[in-house]
Amino acid sequence: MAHWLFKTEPGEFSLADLLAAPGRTTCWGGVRNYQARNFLRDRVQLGDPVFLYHSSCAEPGIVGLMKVVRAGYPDPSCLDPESPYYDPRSRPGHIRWQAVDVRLEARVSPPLLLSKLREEPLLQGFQLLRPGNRLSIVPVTPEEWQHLIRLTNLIPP
DNA sequence: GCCAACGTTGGC
DNA sequence: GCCAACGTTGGC
Repeated sequence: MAHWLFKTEPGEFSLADLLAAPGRTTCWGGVRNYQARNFLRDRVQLGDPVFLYHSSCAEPGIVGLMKVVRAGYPDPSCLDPESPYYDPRSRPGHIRWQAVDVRLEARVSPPLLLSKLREEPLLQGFQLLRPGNRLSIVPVTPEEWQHLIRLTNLIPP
């Protein structure tokens, strides 16, 4: 089992949107970066736990705990001309990008803010905190995960 | 709005 | 294959 952190801009898709989704489950698609795509295709497995992270907002931080309920599959938004994630280079049977399905398991309340994460000596190597980190699918080591879990207050969705 | 740190594109 | 120009991310 691997552990992950998925970033989203709350203006695009937020914890509130996931809470409102049927079964609190959503397709996690629209990832258009090859390294992140390879994680979704090769490394993210059914049952993996995932932190939900709000980025590019007033208070960036971890706001939820999710679980992978469907492993990698071709991202349907690639073929949808109406979607902002439409990929003109994809064709049926030749879809370039991957999606997974995730379900919200718990909220993190209060959110575990980025400013708090930066104060943690044990999270020195955490990829999320690296300057210039732009990956939206971030791997979390077991040690980092254990520490992060201790810093969260989880409440039912 | 600024800027650092990338990733991508495209000419050669 | 190289690399300059450009675009994007994301914190501040």
